[in-house]
Amino acid sequence: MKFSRMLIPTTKETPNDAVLASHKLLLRAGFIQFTGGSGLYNFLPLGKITLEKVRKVVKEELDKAGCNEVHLPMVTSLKLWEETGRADKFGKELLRFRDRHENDFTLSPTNEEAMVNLVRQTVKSYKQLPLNVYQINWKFRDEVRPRFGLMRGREFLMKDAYSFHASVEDMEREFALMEATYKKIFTRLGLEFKVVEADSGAIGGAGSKEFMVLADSGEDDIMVCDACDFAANIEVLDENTKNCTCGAELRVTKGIEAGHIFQLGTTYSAPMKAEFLNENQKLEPFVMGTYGIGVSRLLAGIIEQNHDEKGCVWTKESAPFNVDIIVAKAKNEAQMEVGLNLYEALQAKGVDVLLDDRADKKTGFGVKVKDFELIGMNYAIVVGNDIEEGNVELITRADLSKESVAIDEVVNVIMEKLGS
RNA sequence: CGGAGUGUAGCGCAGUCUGGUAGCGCACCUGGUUUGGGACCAGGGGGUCGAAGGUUCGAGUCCUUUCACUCCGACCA
Repeated sequence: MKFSRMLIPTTKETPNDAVLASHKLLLRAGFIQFTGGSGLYNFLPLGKITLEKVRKVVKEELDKAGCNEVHLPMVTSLKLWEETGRADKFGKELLRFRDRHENDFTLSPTNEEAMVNLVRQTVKSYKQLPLNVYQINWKFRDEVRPRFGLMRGREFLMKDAYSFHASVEDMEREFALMEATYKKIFTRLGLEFKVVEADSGAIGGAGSKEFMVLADSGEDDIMVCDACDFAANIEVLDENTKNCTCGAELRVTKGIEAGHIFQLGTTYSAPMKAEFLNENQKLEPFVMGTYGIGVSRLLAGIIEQNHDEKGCVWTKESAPFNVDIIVAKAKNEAQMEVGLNLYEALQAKGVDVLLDDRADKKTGFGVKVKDFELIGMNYAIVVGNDIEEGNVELITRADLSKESVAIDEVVNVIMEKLGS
């Protein structure tokens, strides 16, 4: 993409209402835009690209683990919610409305009922199990108090997966597989995180674990052990707990809940009469698990963990572009030609690259560098006066270090850095 | 849902106490000068001052009602 053709409204001023770094920076760098409705944001081009990148990582790892992607309507009939009693239990968080025939509907805040409905209509035998189906789709929760931008919006992108099994043992196997899969996803996204013991809350079920992105601004307090892997949400621990089961002292830290996996059992399948025939020709309710990842919340989490005073610092797999080619003087034909050549060469190698070709008189070199730092792409190649000596400057966003590299070598250098 | 704030140009704000022609910075448009770290000069466009009602010769400003948004708390897969 060329910067001159993209809608990237970066600003110098920080929006008054934003408190968190991720909220401020995503607004300032032009990833998202406030709509005027509480907890509702427009995703501008950069935000949309980043969201798709994170979604892709989630999808790839789930598909590798044998999950099936489907798509459910955002609108579900309230009748499904009444089958499990959650129409009442969820309360005002369900945004309800009626259609022209006076039927009740809700915007989906989660989809246990809808997915059980999908499976009970198609899966009738133990031979079809196990099955893990998921979607990555927009959810709506009429939160009491939306806040912090993408951290707690009313509309948000969530991956919700549901697994169906013939036995508790098999469900526990899948639960472990999902935990391992989530670790791969969070690791690929470059996040520092903890898997913690958690409360199952309104979803119900036996055991659950949360995936916490560690950040001082997190809304959850978690206890972690530095001696072993143990970690738990403070809400599940006895208030007197000060030491880990291994004996070491526990430390309190803050985390952003970006994923949550549950062992559900038959909490939903039993009341909804979602049953299959077992080997003994008897009907049994499916044993279920459910697994969520807040995809749009991850964008906020990545920035909470990776930013500095100049702007965002996206991780390799989350960055909207890996490389920003800054043509210092866009009206200089020789510079623009070198920039274009590098742009095409990197694209040919499959690198996501942005060419800052802006040539208007207000967009000088300083603006381009500031935008690079604010947006937080992984590397910038500055094409400037050095091309007369056959060189360009390579800037690494993470530490803002600069190095002079020969034009002929820079593509290889980038490939090496991105490969590591 | 309790508490505290804020609504004035696309964004950030002043003006409100003490009523009297709607302001500033950024952004935007035109021209010129600049050109490696968010340039400068000159000119220009853009507003039912959140909404409704009231007081007044006159309301952004005073009174009443209402709506929205933000922050703290409670709540929250």
